Amino acid sequence: MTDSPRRAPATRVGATPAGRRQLRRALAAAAVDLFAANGYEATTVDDIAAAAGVGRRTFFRYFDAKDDVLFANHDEIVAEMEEEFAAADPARDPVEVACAAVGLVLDSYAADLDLSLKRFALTRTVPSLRDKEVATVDRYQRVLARYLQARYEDQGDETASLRAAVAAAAIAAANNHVLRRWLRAGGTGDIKTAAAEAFALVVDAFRAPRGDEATVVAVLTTATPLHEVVARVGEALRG
Amino acid sequence: MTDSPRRAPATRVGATPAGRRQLRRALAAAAVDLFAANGYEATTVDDIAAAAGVGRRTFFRYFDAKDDVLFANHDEIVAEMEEEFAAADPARDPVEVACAAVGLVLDSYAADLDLSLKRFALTRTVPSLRDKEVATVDRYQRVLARYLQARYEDQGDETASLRAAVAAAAIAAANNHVLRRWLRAGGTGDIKTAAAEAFALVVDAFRAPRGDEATVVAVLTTATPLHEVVARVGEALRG
DNA sequence: AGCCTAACGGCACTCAGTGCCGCTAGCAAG
DNA sequence: CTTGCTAGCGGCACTGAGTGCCGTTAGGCT
Repeated sequence: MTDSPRRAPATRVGATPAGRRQLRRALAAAAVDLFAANGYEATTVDDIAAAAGVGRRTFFRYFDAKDDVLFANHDEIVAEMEEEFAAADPARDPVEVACAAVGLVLDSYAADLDLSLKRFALTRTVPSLRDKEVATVDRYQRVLARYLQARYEDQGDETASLRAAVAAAAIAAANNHVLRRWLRAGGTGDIKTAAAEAFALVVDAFRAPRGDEATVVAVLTTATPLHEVVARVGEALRG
Repeated sequence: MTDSPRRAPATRVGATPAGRRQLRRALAAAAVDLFAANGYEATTVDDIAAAAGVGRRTFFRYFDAKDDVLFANHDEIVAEMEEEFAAADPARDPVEVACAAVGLVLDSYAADLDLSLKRFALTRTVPSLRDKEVATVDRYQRVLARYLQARYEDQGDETASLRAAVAAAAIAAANNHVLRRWLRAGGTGDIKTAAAEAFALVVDAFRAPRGDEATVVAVLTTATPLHEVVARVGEALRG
């Protein structure tokens, strides 16, 4: 270590909204690198701030807590999900819409694989970070549940609240399962197809009743390909 | 405030295992009362320890963290669930067994209603405690998933891991939904019946495939009479 | 009585998180 | 160019959670 000046920016980077996002990303990147290199607990907020060339106090202007820096993009994902729901065709099956919305989470993980893998390694090792991730998942699970409840209530479902909560939990669980499997494999393989198969299981289980009193029974072997399953169920629903 | 001696126990309460449990309960009770009276953040660990007549350092010998004191009995519940699974009849439907096991959570909430209501009020208002509760739920959800996965693998299910995770999430969500509704009503009403109804929805959705190679997917309205369901399913199975 | 162990209390320390204040870069109006 | 004005930053000081260490003491055992 030479005596470091470490005061980089000639122009104030956080002065403009674009600069704010830039510094936010820089802080997050610095934090992840330090966590991966030295461990989470061993890395202090001072270290992160110094690595990003800012003061410790500034870090807390960009993140409420040390562990928030690992889930920096989560708020944006939730916002995108809300938009997706607002723009969704009301005629579509609510569970399918919800599954499509959580696909945004998959996209965001795939968009920054390096971050995703490092974060995955951390959440598996550090208990407090695992809890934080669980809480993060719970947040968008609640968004799912709120959407589903509204749709079920539109359909006159008496148990809309319960069904929505259960379906949202199932969707989130399926999503997490696919995500973890994919991350364990180092981010290789077709995550979209895997997700579609997992969601099919949930969709089949929680498809909302069509019309008022329709009863649909479909019989399938386990070997039935997915598209066949969907086709058969849809066929049965119509007939 | 008079000059308080506040050193109560003539006999060392924590010296014996029975005494340890006693002090643990005393600390938890003191903490909950203080949280309810003054708020969670406003209550320091010093306050809790002083109220229980012990030193601050002792508190951390009984609980790893301040928020752990609110979920003191959680470990015991998880242990009971594991026992329940170990003793369960393998012939029973795994999802039903799992639902019965989470019933233990309901029991523990009903067993100490005062604690449950105060904790509920806290988890609704304090974000960090809500996250802590979510993490707590996730822990027994994992226990459920592990049991279900083993049972599904016994049945030769290829997607045992996924199905187990999804079913566990659904069961936990149903349980939480019933629990929260009950707590919101102040702990009045028949929680067991409500839970049974909620679990019925999950069991219907995730019933394991009967027989060897037949998978039956049924989508039904809640209003469908049972004999009709049976007839339709049998009909579908035959042809 | 004398030891041995387990639990407690207190002290000191690190670090997360917060409030406060002074500073400065940039912008706008004169 | 100068004079405010504002937004963001750095630093300081403080609280409180959580931890390591050590001296002390109660209770059991021989």
